[in-house]
Amino acid sequence: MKQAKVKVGNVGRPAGRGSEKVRADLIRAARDHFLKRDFKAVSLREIASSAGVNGAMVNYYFGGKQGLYMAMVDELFESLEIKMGELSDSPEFTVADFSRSYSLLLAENPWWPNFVTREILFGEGETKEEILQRFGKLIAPRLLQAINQEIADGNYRQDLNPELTILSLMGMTIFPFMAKPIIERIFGMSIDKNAVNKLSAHNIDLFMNGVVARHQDPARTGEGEYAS
Amino acid sequence: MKQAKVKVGNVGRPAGRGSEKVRADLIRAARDHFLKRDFKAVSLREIASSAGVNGAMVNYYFGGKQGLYMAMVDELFESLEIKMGELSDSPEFTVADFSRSYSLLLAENPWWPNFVTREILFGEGETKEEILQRFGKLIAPRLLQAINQEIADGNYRQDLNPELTILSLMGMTIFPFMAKPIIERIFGMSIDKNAVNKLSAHNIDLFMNGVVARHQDPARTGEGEYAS
DNA sequence: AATTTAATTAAACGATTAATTAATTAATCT
DNA sequence: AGATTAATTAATTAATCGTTTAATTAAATT
Repeated sequence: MKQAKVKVGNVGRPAGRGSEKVRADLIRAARDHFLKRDFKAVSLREIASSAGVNGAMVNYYFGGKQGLYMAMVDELFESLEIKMGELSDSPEFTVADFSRSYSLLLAENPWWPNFVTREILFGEGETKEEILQRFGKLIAPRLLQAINQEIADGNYRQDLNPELTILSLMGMTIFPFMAKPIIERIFGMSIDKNAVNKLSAHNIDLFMNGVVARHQDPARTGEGEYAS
Repeated sequence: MKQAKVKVGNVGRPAGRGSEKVRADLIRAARDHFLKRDFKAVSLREIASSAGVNGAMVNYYFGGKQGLYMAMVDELFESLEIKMGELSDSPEFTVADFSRSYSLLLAENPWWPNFVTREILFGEGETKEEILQRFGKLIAPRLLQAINQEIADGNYRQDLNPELTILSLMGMTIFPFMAKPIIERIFGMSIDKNAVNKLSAHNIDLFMNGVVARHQDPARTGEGEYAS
């Protein structure tokens, strides 16, 4: 006599129309974990559990842990490349624009510098190479062009080394977000939206004028409305 | 009849006077590995093999992997605290001194920003807390005092926010070392001793005077001998 | 309606890990 | 000289990892 069929666990193809839900859930869960902890330190079972599916799904959809990681990286960069494009593709993109818009971008995506830092500093092989490539194309060329333009226009000093100047500007802009935990701890200063605006304005002002007191105050650059 | 005793492998206490060699070798090997790769990504066997001893020695001397790691951290900070003390404990320590001396310190200890970055950004628990504490006491207080002094002396603009100014200076100074691989790749610029001097001079100049062209060139600060 | 394909879980596999234990040898103490 | 202690390796253990396979269920196709 035929046994009555009873479902054993949640095994088997689920009911409902096919969707990309599991795939998307896995990428989201992967992002949640990978942006906080190291690749090796995150287990497949953790990710799968966060996504509410079985670990074998990672293999099914992405071919393995590495595949899932790369798929996540792809998504991250695509969304950022779109935003950076919107922010900086206008022809009259200035250096000050960079500081302002990039600060906002960082405030909205606080995981971004951590992620790039870890990947480039501690990553290995293919992943590191790809991220270096994409990150390199994302910002540096736009900035270099903008600075050369300012020098050519006579707005910036002629004796500036453009590459070193970019480095300084990027450092001023990005470092506070990388060092967020330090800053919050040591200065008791939280990096919220308000602080980001202040910091960005401060950076532009410092970058333009420096810290030295000038008693006749010549040729200020009209960023005064942002001054802290 | 008694068997003739033959040595089996290298088992047993080694000949020679007792020394701290194994302990020191383990810490050195641990540093070589841990500064390049994540805690989880480094195995005890790797470290022990580098040190030329059996993995069980880590347990014997340090009580485990974590113990070895903390012993290594302790050594690192002690050596750095001594150096930073030498560099900045003089009473006439200026902000420009900081940039120069810290750049040199970074050039001589290239692992330092990577290590602090990783620990503070991605570390957890005790280790992170201790490193935050020690790092916080190491630099920020000295710099804050120096900047307040410059403002009080009228050398720096009165409208500067000291905390934000420190952040900018630290960013300019430290970021290039953190982002070394990016920079070398994107700008084709290697960060050797010569480049460090140039960069440090550039940073001081930019920090002091800013980038804006000033046609009457007032009150330059005498850092000209370093200009690139 | 029967068959094939797609999507899912559970279970097991083989590799690797940190840690523990047992065996072994030299140094030191009595 | 004999006993004890210190230092070391080899072998074992228990946990965890990424991956693979088999079983199961629903959807799609014939």
